[in-house]
Amino acid sequence: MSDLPQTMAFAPHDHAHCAGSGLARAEQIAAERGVRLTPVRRRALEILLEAHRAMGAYEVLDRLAADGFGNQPPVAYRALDFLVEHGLAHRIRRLNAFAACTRPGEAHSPAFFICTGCSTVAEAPGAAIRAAMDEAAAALGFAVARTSIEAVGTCPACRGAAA
Amino acid sequence: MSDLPQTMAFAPHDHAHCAGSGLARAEQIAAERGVRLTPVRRRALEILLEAHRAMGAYEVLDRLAADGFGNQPPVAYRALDFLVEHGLAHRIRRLNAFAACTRPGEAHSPAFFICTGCSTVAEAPGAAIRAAMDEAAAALGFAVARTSIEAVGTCPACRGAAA
DNA sequence: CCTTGACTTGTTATGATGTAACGTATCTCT
DNA sequence: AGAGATACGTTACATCATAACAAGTCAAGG
Repeated sequence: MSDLPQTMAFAPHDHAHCAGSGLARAEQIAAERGVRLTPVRRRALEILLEAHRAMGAYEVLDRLAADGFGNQPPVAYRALDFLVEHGLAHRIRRLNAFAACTRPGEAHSPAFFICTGCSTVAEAPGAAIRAAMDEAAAALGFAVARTSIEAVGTCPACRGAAA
Repeated sequence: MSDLPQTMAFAPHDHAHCAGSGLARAEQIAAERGVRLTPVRRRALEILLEAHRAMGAYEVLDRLAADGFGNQPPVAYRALDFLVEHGLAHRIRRLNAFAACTRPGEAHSPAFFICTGCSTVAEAPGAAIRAAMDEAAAALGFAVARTSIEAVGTCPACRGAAA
């Protein structure tokens, strides 16, 4: 299987801000929805935010276990599924991995760009892409619930390096 | 894991035509590219075309084995990877499944619409969606090589049934 | 022809990813 | 405090995928 990504963006940015505001947003969203951001769930989100890259479920599990939570797969999958369901994290299917959402709360159909050179993943707003999908769906009479929009290719840095 | 799809389109169509022309196109494409459509590869494509739905690799493997080919996973994965590489089949990541391409040879970034009600999958042209993705990628300086564009939702028939 | 090198196939073995099911604990509401 | 819903931890297993190696096949040049 391919290597997991190094970061969640191609450009430098205020990483500490991501993690801090991400957790705060999560608390807020959980409260709004009347769901519980329990310790495992909260810690799973922290792990994703701190790593700031896509992580496999078993990798998250290892860290949860190290923090005293259960060490069996369902522990990680349940926490991650919760995060995905509430828009706090995304599942990146080409990588069999999960990543904290960079825009929690905002309704969005994110697009992921995965570099085959350095394994970096970027999450980009996919509103325009989603609109195009909805149009194609409408032609079929299909009602879209959720989307997986992913691309593999070469990031700016790796394009430069290859030249 | 979810059930595998029942068909590859929401609407009735000339199924025999799909299978027949699919194989013919495959021969042609293999010749053009100077690659070999060997017996296993050809049979794997036939299996996908005949089934006319997305199939797991192990399901394809079972049928290959029944026809006297090897019965170990790499046999199926190699044949399927070949088909995907040459645009004769697609991999549908949300389903961990493969399906014969409905438009072999035409350059396209197909979009897949997966019904959660009846497990049917439709392949639709994704040119407009791909264009939107390329635009988003350009903003990041990212060069797109391949895309995975998939949506889950409800097909026309299941929408009607639910009402 | 017949060798040589690239490609293809089959096999063994193992790794990686994901779930079902069940019992216990915890929370919330009344 | 009791009842029902939710969440957690565990065992066990199902499913999906690949690495590595040996043996067979093919096409092209000597």
